[in-house]
Amino acid sequence: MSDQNKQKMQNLQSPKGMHDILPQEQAWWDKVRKELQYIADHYHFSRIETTLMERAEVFEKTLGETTDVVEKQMFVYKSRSGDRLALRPEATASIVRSYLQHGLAHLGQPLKLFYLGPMFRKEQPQAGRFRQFHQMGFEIIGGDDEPVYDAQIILAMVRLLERLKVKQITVRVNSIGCRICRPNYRKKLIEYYKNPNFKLCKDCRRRLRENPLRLLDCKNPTCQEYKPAAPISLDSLCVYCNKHLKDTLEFLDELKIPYQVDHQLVRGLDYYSRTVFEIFTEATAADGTKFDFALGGGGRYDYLIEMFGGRPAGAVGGALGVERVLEVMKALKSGSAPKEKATVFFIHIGDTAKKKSLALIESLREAGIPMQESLGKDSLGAQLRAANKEGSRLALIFGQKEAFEDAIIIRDLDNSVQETIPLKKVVTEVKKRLK
RNA sequence: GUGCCUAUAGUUUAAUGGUAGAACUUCGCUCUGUGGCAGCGAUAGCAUGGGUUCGAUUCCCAUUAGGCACCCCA
Repeated sequence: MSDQNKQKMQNLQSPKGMHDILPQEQAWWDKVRKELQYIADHYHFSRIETTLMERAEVFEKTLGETTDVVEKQMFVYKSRSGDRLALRPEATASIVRSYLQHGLAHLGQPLKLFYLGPMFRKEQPQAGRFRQFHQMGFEIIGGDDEPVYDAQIILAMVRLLERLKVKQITVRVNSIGCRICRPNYRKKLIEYYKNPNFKLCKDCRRRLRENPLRLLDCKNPTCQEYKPAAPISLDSLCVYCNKHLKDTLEFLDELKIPYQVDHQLVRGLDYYSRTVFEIFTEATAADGTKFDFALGGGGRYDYLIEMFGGRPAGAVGGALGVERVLEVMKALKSGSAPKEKATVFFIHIGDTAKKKSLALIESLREAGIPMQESLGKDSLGAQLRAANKEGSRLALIFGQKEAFEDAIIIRDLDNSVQETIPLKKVVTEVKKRLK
């Protein structure tokens, strides 16, 4: 490779933290897409696909101006006319924007939606974390703030993971209260942590000002010492929020979904209220790997629609990180990549047969049979080798003699048994054998 | 954004201050009338830029990318 070409290749590398999904990977993704569609069909969620970019304000106003996601993780692009467009860091804000823009409330309330698509966050890549990654999620928008919807979202996500053979799923649930009781809790936390005897780390001193709920997340050993005695959200909840959480949990009990109430679970985005949850797996891979990232999370966002200027309405949703789920699936060697489709490999021998081959293959395809061929190779051995490599189940062998007799050889590649059949019967015979 | 580690064919890797050897893969041949095996052969590599040196893939620096952790999050 010339030096010039080397430089070209360097420029051609995919951006940091962004990865191609190569052909070898697609079987896994197909599996995920298939099971997502299955859940959507059976739980009656409709697919929505929103734009990859939004006006930056869509996220800034809803996720919270001081959240990390907005403050430093968004890819923002300034157009010449001065518009600021952001690659979406998550889907919920976009979906609510679309819901209001198109008046989707008319489709019925509440509206159950699902999606799968790429999201973008400018962070340092790490285990299970990328700059371009995929989320798949469910939203129930509009209607009342019924706890049964919270349970339905969690149910759909758990069932999806189960169908993907992710084992030992557990859900951590908490309520962060509503706009009435959350400020109380904030105040209590601040009072508690303002204790002059506490030696808080630098980050926590910042959190105290900007996002007190996050104080509970700190992993610094000194800060952790203060955590057990910290006020818990449950004690600050108003009567309504308390009942909401209790009702939600009761639905989970009835569904026998394993959960833990974690009163110190908080979430990073401003639009959440009441229910918040995260989904983990406690499974251990064959090599002993533990998965200590959340596979997904979500919560209720009853104020988000108002933030956009819509009429107040309840809403709840959740999302799973596709790459994280895939990592677990692969590590557990579970739900192995779906088998390749049974394929029929066409083999020609000799020029006369070859001339007729392409049209013959085409007629088979038209009859609904997925065909593979290697017409560029003339050696019979090479073609059989190719068929073997592709894992084809049947070979159709078409040579000089067969072309002359309007016949074709059908060969079972698993047991090497073959027979010659009239060309007319090839479609029915192939279909019969593929069953 | 911060810290630590890493970078040799498509992949996994070996060796070396005098420009690299293998395995797997790919392709071809043995093998236009029967594949999986085998044999033979071919293609393909020192991330980029700079420095030290007679000479750098090797030593040093920077950049880029990857890994891990923090931050945060799916």
